[in-house]
Amino acid sequence: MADASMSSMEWEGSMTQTVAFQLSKLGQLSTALFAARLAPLGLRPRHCAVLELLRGGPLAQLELARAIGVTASVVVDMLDELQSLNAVRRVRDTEDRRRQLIELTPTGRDLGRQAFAAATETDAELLSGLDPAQLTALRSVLGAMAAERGLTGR
Amino acid sequence: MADASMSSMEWEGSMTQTVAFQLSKLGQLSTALFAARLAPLGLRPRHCAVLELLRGGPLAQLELARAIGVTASVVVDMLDELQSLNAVRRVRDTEDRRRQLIELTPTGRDLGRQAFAAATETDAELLSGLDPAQLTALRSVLGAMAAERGLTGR
DNA sequence: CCATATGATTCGGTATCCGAATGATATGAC
DNA sequence: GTCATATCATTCGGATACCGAATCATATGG
Repeated sequence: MADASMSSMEWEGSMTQTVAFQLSKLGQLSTALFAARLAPLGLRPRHCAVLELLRGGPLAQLELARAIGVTASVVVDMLDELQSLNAVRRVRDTEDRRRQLIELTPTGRDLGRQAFAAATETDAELLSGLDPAQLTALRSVLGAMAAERGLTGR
Repeated sequence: MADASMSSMEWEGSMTQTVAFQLSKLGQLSTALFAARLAPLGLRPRHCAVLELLRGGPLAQLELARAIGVTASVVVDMLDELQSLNAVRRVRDTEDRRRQLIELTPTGRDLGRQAFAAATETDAELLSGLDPAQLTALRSVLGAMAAERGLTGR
């Protein structure tokens, strides 16, 4: 019942054992591993949320920004990059000529599929040391935390 | 037994549901929340691993770099910052005058304690929506993943 | 028709990391 | 001892990812 780890002394707690710290570090690791697998496609992790969101149909840039949780200027950069890969097109909204409707090209749709494969491979790499029970628990908890905060993007 | 989520069609999977993706995003969130709580102390997340490692006694800069998992030049930057806070001292190693032994000052020790408090608060914020079972599972899995890769630092 | 709001863009700034080049010191071959 | 080589810290330039303020075009409502 008693946890044996803190035996007797009032010892300063370990920061590296906090969830905040480990989540930061593992997030950084995940990003790096994912980026490495995306690199051959010319993609970077931040592009993936865009590719995924656009599967459902065209969106304006501000809609993308809000969905992903970044500012409008970041979206401009990402779309410039995706456009240079021919993954997306900007189309003026005829009903409101200020808006650009962003639509996925067939190339973009294909890149999305390959990116998903890369994500799956990264998962395998990241989770190789876990037993099935841990894996289930992790997925469930991360899903809960992400959903709770509406983290679609990045 | 059969997973109901992929019913009939060959539908492109969801990248935002992969562990790699969610871990990236949640790691980013953790870092931001932790940074916000550290800001009043003049610290940033990356300083914390240094403060913690030095609790055990002085270390050379390359030893810090290896323990934390960053390059030597990053350590130089972090130590410049910590030094300007009077949190650490650089002391030439008399046995090898190329080395700088980094030692924690009383101020640094105190900042470490306050940083730990900030990390604990961040955990509370981050984990508020989880039930005890999920919390236990998360800690166990993150601990396993972090330990497996020797992630001390940030 | 004009004031104001909104969408996209540009520009400059911040934070974090890396790798290559540099200078000081140590070490080992001879 | 001396010289080549290795190692430690540092500096410098570059990459990535983000933000916020300013700008321009277009809409909208009085």
